[in-house]
Amino acid sequence: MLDRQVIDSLFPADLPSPAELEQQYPPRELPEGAMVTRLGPSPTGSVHIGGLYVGMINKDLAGRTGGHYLLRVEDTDQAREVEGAAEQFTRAFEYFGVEPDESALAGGEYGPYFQSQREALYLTFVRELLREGKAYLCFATPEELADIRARQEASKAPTGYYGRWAIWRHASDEDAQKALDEGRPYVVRFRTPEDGPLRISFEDAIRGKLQHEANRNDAVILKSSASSPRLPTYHFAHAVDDHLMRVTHVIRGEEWISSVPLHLQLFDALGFERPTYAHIAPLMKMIPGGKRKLSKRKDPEAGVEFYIEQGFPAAAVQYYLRGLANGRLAELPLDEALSTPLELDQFGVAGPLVDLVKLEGQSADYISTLSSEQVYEQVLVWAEQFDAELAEVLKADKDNAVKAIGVEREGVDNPRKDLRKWSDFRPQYGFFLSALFTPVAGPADERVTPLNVAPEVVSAYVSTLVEDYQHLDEQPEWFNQLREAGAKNNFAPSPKEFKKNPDAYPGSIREASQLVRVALTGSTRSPDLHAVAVVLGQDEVLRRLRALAG
RNA sequence: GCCCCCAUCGUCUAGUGGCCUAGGACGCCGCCCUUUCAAGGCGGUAGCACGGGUUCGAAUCCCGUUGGGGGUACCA
Repeated sequence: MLDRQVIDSLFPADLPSPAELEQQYPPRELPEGAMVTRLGPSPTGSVHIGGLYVGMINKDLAGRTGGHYLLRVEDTDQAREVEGAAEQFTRAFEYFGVEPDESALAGGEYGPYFQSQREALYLTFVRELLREGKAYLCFATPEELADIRARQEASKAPTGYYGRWAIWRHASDEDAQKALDEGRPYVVRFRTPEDGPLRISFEDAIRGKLQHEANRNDAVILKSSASSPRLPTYHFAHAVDDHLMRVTHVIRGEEWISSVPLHLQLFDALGFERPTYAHIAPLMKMIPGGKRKLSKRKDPEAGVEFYIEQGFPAAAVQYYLRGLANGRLAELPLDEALSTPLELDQFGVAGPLVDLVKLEGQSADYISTLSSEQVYEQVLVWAEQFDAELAEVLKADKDNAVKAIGVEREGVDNPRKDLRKWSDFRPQYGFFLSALFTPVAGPADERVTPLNVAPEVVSAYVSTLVEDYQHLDEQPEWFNQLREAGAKNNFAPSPKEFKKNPDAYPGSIREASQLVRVALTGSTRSPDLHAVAVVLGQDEVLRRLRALAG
């Protein structure tokens, strides 16, 4: 083992001691049973929906137990870091209502909340392990490591830095000193306990008892001395940070299960109390013939931006995600589902599929419970970011927009569910706003021709209708005008009549109504025609009808 | 290669040895209502991955196989 002086000379002289850190970050004073949880996103790109999922879970558990949920940016891999990613996290988490209680932005007593700013903390404990002989310097070059790996693969031995392959684990002080004198860069490796068990078992709060082969790899805990700042690997940062931040529950993705044996060794070597672990099943995607993990590279719906750009309300996404976490919540009404606490032992262990059809359905249900005014406000917020033209129109014509949204929404038992997300507004409701609507260009318009009514009949029918058009308040009377105009132009009074004798009529009241619908809305699908006409107003109704007459 | 996690209708799931002829929700399909769509009403489709055990009895426990996912980095 290297002399203490040699070891200390590798570190800044003003490093705090572990005892000082213990004092600086004392155990939290929280109610009994309070969970302190965290999310550790790494700023290597946009937030993955899985990150939001795990964050939501962490926040929920902490919040309802009177604990704290903190966000710690895990930026120890500076090579992969993406500019502005951390800011993007903040916006995304804010949108979905999973703001942390503690973070660089929100503040907190247990920071800093960027790992890149915690260098001194890590170095303190690295130095401590070195002094105790629980870690050592490793001067192996990338080439040597690659060579070791190649030989292990060739001989079918498990790959890794262990046993006889761990050349610097057993190196003499003289050799280490010599390498140091030569100025060779080094990493610090954890010295795996020699007398540990071959297998270990631990308790996972979701999965129960888990068994695993013990770790025997001398993992790197501090990255190359050639870089600055000197940053730890994830594993070491996890131990130091979650201890110092007094995290009680480490709730993270399933991909970390294999690392738990190492993490446990690290906590033990550092003399830290072990946290409770809970490993969440990964979100999957349906592909032909099976499912696979949602991939940020391949799947647009893997990134949270997708949901923001499409305009899914945060509450709907929360609702959906909570349903994936605890399946029973998916059958509860939204309000109840959002306020029912998540329970770790009710989490599914198999990776659920992200089903956009279901999300859209739940989202439509949610939006249908909103008032016209609320929908208007939220569509506007969305449009201001993603559809500038729509935003302008909405602001210029607010009264009409709100009235339009209110059609078959206000004062009815079953509000329409035609808005699944804010980006649906333009295709579903755009026709209400004259600025967004292009009247049909006569009977030959491509929106009209699929109705299969002869152009001259179309013109004649619409002309009849326009002639004595009355902008009546009562739906039945108003609709009667369409019937009467139809009768005058030989349309069958009912689809059944028409079906019985198709050659006798140009169509039925159904086709006649559809002509009016297309004229007024540009589409064969719309809310109740009379309600549409009322919002449009007499002048606009006539203008659009005349456009169809050609 | 080695290690680990997982496996009930298309999806989310209920199910912890007899209450299971496997229940619900969503989706899908059909019908009804109807001027379209939505909504609503009614009905329907569809599942314990496979093979061995254990047991009087297995979706449920054990072993194996298959399949999917993950780990095996100075990525997180």
